Amino acid sequence: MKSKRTSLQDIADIVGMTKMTVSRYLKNPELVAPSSRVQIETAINKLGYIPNRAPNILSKGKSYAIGVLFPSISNHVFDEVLRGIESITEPAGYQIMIAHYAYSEQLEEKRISSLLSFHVDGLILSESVHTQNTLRMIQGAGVPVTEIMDTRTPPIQQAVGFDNEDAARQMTDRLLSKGYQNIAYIGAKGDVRDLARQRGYEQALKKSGQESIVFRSPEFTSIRLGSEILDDILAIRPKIDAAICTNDDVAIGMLVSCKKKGLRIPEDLAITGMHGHEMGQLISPNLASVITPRFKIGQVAAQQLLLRINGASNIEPFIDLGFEINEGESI
Amino acid sequence: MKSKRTSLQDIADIVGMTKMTVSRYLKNPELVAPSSRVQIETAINKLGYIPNRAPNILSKGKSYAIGVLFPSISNHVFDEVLRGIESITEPAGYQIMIAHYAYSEQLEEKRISSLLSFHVDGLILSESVHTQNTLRMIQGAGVPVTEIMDTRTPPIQQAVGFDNEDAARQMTDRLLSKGYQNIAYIGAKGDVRDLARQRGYEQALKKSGQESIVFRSPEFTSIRLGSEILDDILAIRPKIDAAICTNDDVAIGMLVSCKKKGLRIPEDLAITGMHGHEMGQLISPNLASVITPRFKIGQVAAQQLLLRINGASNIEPFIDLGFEINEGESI
DNA sequence: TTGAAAGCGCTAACAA
DNA sequence: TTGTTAGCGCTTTCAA
Repeated sequence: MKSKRTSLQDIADIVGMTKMTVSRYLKNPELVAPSSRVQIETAINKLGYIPNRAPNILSKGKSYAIGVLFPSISNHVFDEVLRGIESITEPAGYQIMIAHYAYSEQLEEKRISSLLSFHVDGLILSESVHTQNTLRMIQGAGVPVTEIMDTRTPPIQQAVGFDNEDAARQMTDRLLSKGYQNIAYIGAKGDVRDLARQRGYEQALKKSGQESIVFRSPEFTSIRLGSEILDDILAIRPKIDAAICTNDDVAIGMLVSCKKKGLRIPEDLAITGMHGHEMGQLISPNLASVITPRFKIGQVAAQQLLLRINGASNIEPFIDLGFEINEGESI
Repeated sequence: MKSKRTSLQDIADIVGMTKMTVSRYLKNPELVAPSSRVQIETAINKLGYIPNRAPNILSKGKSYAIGVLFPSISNHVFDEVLRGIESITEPAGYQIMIAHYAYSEQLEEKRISSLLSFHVDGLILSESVHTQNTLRMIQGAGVPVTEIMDTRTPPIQQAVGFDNEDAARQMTDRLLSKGYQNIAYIGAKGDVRDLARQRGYEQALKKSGQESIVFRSPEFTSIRLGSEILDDILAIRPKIDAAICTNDDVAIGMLVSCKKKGLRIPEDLAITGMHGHEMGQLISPNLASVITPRFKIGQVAAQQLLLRINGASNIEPFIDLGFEINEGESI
């Protein structure tokens, strides 16, 4: 049970050759005598050899792994992004190492440090704000980095995403054009994207002459959060007739709460979300939402990163993949 | 920009010492002359040094990383499990490397091979069935493995979870005792746990003399799937009065569809889920579900694994952490 | 308080 | 067709 891991040498010893021949067999079997091949194959099958990447990482300085950081793995936004990333990395023979950091800059720093200590060849980050230390580490490691989701904040090297501010502005304009008079913005423990959305909302309202009404919870977004804050909001501002939620989870929570209270949507309260998740499209009424190109974001981010890992230097600093507005039935 | 990664030697060169002194400073600063410390510190801050784990992995055969495999990162079941795992690994100084395999044995094999090639010190797997190759690799690597969720299938070394068969049996018994007469089981692209649940359901029905009615979709579970299959099920078996769904996602989808169609829950159709997710407790009516100790499962799995990584040999092969039934309002 | 040497597992380059 | 050598970056051990 405690036997140590099989090495090339172990195999070589069994078949009476040097590890070099075994190594050759693994990479270019045709360079090894057919009779030897059989012996080596047999020995490997018996011992269960697993290649060890450490020596290669050490001598080539390349791991064929890329690090992917998500704020939270329970946030459905990132499922699709991950699928997009893998659609590129998998065929290219790159491993991805996923880590998450609960929206904390400090944890992000720790995770990045850890990923870099395993010598990842590149990083995909989901945040646009980082600690000083993080920036220094990335600099020191000399690896390419792509930041996703946000195309507003100046990136470390490159950003792939969409314009959160514009998305919220357009959604707010829709509500205004439909005649809503008291539109609130519902934020949560705010990352920069949430804040960008709030800005977009505020600008649209300002242009129309309406007063902005912002609620911001210190909690992470969740369906539960959305369902709990409805009462608070109505207590403070009973007259609001529309709520722009920072994302679909919060919006769905509010929507569920409204139904429980007997509020009609959108007659009594219009609700909008962000990202266009499955759940929002299944419930009734369908949730109005900004449909974001999450798969594409992952795909393009990975493509760009691989290009740069392989030496490309003509970096486009911002790649904006746009979004669509789905009015659903909730506005 | 393309400058290569900073090494201890780079720092040593700047301060005019050997890398050995720099290495000492990093591990035991008190062994280094105060004047040297300042110089080294300055150089490190300037260059952004990141320790390189590869040499240590190479010479010690230990990475202080453990591999965690989930079938899907969009399955909410595993959020809590992950938090449980991290509650143990984080303070113990172990890194976790997350990977997912879309419920495919082949992909699982690939992921395990990759994780092992990075020399992870142990593995937490979410599946109880594996390819021959997977078993051989794990054998060859000589790393401890803990399989989670299922305590029915004989584990490679150790299983931590709950009894899916018993959970479904107990839930079925509840429905029977409430007088339901046509209880169906709704499965999906079935892993062994899904199949274990079906067995539990069938046994309970058999004991009561009722006929079992099983629907099984070839798709992965999702809210959408649940919402789409309701019509099919009612078309084939219009008389069913209760549906035991393989998990909460499917159950929530069915529930949403029922509401759209104007079916009353539980009067026209009773619905039950599995795992007790947040969403099920927020919607109306509250979803009946088996509440599983997911955080605890992660915690115990990680504890056991670390113990074994550090040499413990008294392995309890099955650790059953139980479950609770929440009747909610949907039965 | 600092340094020198050796070695972890593998493969590129060269040799036989 | 197979073998030998050297070296990737770091730490352990021994020496100064």
